[in-house]
Amino acid sequence: MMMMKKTSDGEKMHGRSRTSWSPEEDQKLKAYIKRYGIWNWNQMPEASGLTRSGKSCRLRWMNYLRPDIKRGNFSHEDQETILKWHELLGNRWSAIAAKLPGRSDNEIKNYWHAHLKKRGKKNSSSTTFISEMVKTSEEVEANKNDSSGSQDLLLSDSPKVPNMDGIKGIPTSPQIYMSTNVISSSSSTDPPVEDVRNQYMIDQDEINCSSSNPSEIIQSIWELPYFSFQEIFMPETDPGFMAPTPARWHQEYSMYPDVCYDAGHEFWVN
DNA sequence: AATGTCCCCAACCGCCGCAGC
DNA sequence: GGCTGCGGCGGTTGGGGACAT
Repeated sequence: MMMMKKTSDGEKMHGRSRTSWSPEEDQKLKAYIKRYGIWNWNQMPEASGLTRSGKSCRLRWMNYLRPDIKRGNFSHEDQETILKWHELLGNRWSAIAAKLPGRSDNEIKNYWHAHLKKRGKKNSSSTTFISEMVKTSEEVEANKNDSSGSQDLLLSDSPKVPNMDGIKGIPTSPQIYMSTNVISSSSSTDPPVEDVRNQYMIDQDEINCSSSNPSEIIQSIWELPYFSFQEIFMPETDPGFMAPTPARWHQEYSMYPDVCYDAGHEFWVN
């Protein structure tokens, strides 16, 4: 078993190992994303002066640094939600995380293994929940022509609401479109947009389970809460980062006609 | 006080799907 | 259709705090 790590002079390492993120690294990453947004995880470490891999930066941001992340204990409701959705979805932690805004898949996965695993096995209350979910899914499914299974319906990666003119699956409601203008994201897979997508998909799931009226569904989507990154994309004093090149930004953001790159301020403006 | 053990959780790893070329 | 690069996901590892001996 692991012993307490000590330095050569016998002092404890104050919780910092070689691979742990230091406050300085966190600050660098946060400051960089705050200034330039998320444009390419692989190139971000070099541009921001970090010696981490892009994946590591992404993980750190997604699990720890992003402003909407919720820290601290899981509430009883959170625990029940995890238990129930785990019964239904299995180890699809990202899907379960989508049901708990502010919680990362990694955190939920850890919490499950640490606290809920045993409980989950003997949790009987979820049986009713699952029955209800499956039943509702089947009812919705019965209103559709295609024959995909209820699991597919619940976990679909593509929106099933008609007339969605969004960017790669994101509906262009005024709210969400505005947020994507602010978000400096290069593709549908970059976290900020993905967050919006996830938020959309979460509620899409819920909508699938709670309503079969298309107009109600669409109305609900437009009223979805969305996560705004505005606060972290405000310009700040230049910390000496390497900015993404305008050419690259032009290439990656030409899909957003209302957005342009302000070379003078190195920031996106409408 | 020193040593051993348990266990949480941050971080890593490898695989996969997707998009662009 | 194949290749490449990228991001996302789930499984696993190991650092280190808390507690026991």
